[in-house]
Amino acid sequence: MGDKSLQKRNKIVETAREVFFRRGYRAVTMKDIVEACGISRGGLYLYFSNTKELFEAVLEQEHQPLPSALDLSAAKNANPGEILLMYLDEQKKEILKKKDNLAVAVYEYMFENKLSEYENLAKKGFEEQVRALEQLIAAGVAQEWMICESPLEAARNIVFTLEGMKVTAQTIGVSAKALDSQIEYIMGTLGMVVK
Amino acid sequence: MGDKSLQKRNKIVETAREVFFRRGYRAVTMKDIVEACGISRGGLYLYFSNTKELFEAVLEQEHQPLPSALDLSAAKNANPGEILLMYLDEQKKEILKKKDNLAVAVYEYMFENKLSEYENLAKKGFEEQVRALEQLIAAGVAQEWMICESPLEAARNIVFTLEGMKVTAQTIGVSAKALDSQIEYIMGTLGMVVK
Amino acid sequence: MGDKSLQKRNKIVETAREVFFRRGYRAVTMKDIVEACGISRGGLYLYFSNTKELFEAVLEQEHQPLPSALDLSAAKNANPGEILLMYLDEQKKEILKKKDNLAVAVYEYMFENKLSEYENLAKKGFEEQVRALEQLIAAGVAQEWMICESPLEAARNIVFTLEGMKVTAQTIGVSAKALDSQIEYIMGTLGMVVK
Amino acid sequence: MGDKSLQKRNKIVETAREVFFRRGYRAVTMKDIVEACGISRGGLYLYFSNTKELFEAVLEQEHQPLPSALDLSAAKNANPGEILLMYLDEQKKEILKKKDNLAVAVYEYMFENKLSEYENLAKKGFEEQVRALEQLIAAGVAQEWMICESPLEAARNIVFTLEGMKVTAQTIGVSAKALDSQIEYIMGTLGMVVK
DNA sequence: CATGAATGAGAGTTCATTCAT
DNA sequence: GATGAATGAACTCTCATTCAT
Repeated sequence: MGDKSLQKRNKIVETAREVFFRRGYRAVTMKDIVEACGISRGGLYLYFSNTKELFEAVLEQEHQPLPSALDLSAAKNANPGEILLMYLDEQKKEILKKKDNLAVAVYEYMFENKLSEYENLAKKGFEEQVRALEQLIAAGVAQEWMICESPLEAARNIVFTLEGMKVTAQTIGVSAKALDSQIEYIMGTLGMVVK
Repeated sequence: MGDKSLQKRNKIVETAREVFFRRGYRAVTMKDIVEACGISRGGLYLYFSNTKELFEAVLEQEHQPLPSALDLSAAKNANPGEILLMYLDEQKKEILKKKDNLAVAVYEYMFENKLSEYENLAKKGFEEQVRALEQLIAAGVAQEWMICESPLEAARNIVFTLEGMKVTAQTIGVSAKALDSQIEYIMGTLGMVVK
Repeated sequence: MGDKSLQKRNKIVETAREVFFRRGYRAVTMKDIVEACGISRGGLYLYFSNTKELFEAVLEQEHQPLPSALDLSAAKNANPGEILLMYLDEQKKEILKKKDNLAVAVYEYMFENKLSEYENLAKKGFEEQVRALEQLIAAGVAQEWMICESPLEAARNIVFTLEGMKVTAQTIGVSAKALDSQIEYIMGTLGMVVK
Repeated sequence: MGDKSLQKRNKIVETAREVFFRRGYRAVTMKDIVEACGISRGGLYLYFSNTKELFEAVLEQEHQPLPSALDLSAAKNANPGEILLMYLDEQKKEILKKKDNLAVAVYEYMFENKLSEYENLAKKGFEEQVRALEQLIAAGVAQEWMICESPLEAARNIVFTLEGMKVTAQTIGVSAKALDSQIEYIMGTLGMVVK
């Protein structure tokens, strides 16, 4: 694929993201994309054969830069509690940000493609998140900042809670205040106090 | 509507439930229902005008019997900790049961109808669940079975966690073991030990 | 058909008239009639098999009392000019009356059933109208109230003009004033002056 | 729209004209057009969204060439009486010509779309026709070929009469002879004699 | 007679997908 | 590569008509 082609492909993916964000996954048609992109019907097919392919391309592009606060754990000389707090705060922002509404499309996609590669990707993502949190909490315990008998389950609990918040935000909604209280509570269960 | 009509309506709703369970919400067409029910095209329209109406009828039927363990709190002379455990166990079973896969359809429905009456229903359900758990935990604390500074946030945390488990079960899956460990962890955060 | 049946039939026809008046002929469905009458689907079919039959029944009922001013020519001792004027005035009112909007349905019916009995009925009606007017004008000429070389063509001209007004009223509309001026003009062509 | 598209569009309009001519306006379905044109279902929708749009396209095409004898009034050195006669003759031919049966569809369309733009178009057409005739008659009077006190009403009368003839032709029918006699009569009312 | 549930044909409409240019 | 006209399958929805009760 030439340079120009790649550029066009990227433009399609970006526009498609916008569409998926607005309409979810299942409701989007190739026609929608064509119209949003202002390209020809046949033109789109040169790059993507269906909305699934397109959405997967969107997800790929999406996942490129995912620099979570967790990755920075080593680089900074903050203590584990502070890092955790930063991470939860970052997640809170994601949940509240309208941008994350691609979440709806992602859910729909995952519901429809239960056995897809994306599932595995998501699974891996889930597990990595758990592992990172587990290590963080373990470190926190070792350094006596935190109290926790089972860092693994605590980590899983945080991930489940975040997932629950995310989906609740997309359906019945959540307030920033509710999220703040939850963060405080989670910190509390680990024996930490949010100032 | 005569008795027979009502019977037929119920049969349609039941069959529709099956279809929504298998295919989710968005993918289902009136034609699918017609074929699944073995009735005529026009026949279905006598009862429901579109899949939204049908799905709402399914939800209504669904919500009729919601005998959660929480309702039984007063009737039994079990202690709060035991009641909570029973409740979490019941939820675990729901999550693992294939039957609950209607969850996917419910999510899709909620994503599509963000401002529907169902949203309010769901909101109310969420809040009721939180309130019931809060009271349970408060009682547990009062009776010195549990340790918890903020029963409200603890209750919310449990509901978010359950929601997170539910959606995770529908996407990347969860094992019974993972759920058990989480239950144990949650009990632990409240100062209780699962035997 | 029993007395009660006849009563019901009449009620259907009356209601149907209302419907045809509102919607024209072609747009009306059996369902419309059923709903307007508040009877059962099968019930309607007991009396009429389709909208054509129904509309013909409406027309029949409609034509029962058609006491035009022309019929009264003998009974009154008015002069022919006055009678003509009365007739034209009556027609004017018919044209302006919303009630006559059944005209649209009649046109549609006639367009669709070019060779129907109604056509002959209408033809007869047309010719009778022409004949009556012709005699009236001839009498007017004989009594030296009017000037006209060809009473037959004058009569036909009036009927065509009225028909033209009627259809114009149903499409682009006509004002009462325009009709008045035309009446005056027609009288003028017959050598008469409208005071 | 490319050249070829335009060609196809024109072909559709022409075929549609044929269909409307045969079946009127209301009875025509998109399917009828599709079948008459021998194109695909979706293909037709590329050009027209419904029969109303299609019919309006037919009308537009229809109105392109409307070279009435009246327009030629200046160009020819015929006298007003001769021009009027030519015009009425032309109208007679239109009325008798099968081609003008699109009249039925036009009436149906106007009945259904009482307040449409076409109404205004038709209204304008009506008024233009009246004005042209009025000027012609006024000229005839000025040049002492005709006798008429109110050229405006005379003009309106002619238009109403023609409209009446047109609709009568479409319903109960008119003979060429009847039309001829009427023309002669109309000329007579203006003080002219048809040789 | 009367009812109204049920049927199924058919109209309208939208899109994924192809293909000649 | 790119275009967009064209196709046809699939879906929604409405009614005329029948028929068991």
